[in-house]
Amino acid sequence: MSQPGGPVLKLRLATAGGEWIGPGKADLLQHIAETGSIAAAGRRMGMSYKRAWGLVETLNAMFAGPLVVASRGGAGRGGAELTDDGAEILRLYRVMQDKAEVALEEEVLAIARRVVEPKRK
Amino acid sequence: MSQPGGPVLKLRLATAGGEWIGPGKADLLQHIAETGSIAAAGRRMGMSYKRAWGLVETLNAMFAGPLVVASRGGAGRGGAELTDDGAEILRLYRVMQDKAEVALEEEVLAIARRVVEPKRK
DNA sequence: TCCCGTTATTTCTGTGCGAACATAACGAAA
DNA sequence: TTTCGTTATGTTCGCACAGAAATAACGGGA
Repeated sequence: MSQPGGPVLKLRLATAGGEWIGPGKADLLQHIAETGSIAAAGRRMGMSYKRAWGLVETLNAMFAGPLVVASRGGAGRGGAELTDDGAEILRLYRVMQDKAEVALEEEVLAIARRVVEPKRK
Repeated sequence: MSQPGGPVLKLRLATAGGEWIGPGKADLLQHIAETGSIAAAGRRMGMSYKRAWGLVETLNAMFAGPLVVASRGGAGRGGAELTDDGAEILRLYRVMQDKAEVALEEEVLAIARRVVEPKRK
């Protein structure tokens, strides 16, 4: 458990097409996997359905195959889930996060030592 | 030499204060160190002086001490340079980049394999 | 047949951010 | 004193982007 106030390392993988996947889209994928719904995942993250849907559209366009498939209709049914590719991309991103946190710990701490801390009460 | 079109990994270190340092500010620091001028560094990066100056202001506010000191006046003289802290932060960021590239190579390649390539002629 | 929660899409609005422009202080050199 | 390139700061404008709201299609269940 690192101290809550410290700097946070964020990874972004930018493609030649000008798109990218970062913490936001990764979290969205995870919430879709957990809730089975684009709308519910968006609510969890405090974003509008339209924004969540747009991010999913971007993700699906970035990769050779869709990461999320959705189906309409049905009270209780109708929803979205990750494809195998989607689950794998999410998994790889989390692995990258974990590895980076370990490999770069020394430098992150060295920078953190010099960062001014936001006002302490 | 990785293939030119492949995804690029970008690191962003976000502080509790809502600020962050990423590829843009790191490059700006480097150009200031090389040119000795905020204005010249901004021109190199295709941004207005005001924007470059604003980024420098943000950087200086983020850390306990300024990363860039500037002096006015003088045709030929008058300019900016990195402080020891500034040089060290830049150095640490480049080390992070290098380490991340090595440590995450496997996952980056795995994701790259699934990324759709922008249209091929 | 009706209801409901979902996906999907359009339209409108505002607002935040950057670009562009303008201005001023500065200080060394000519 | 003038010139020149820099730092420093304010103002205005335009536009891309986000949010909100409305609408529609869908399909399972009651």
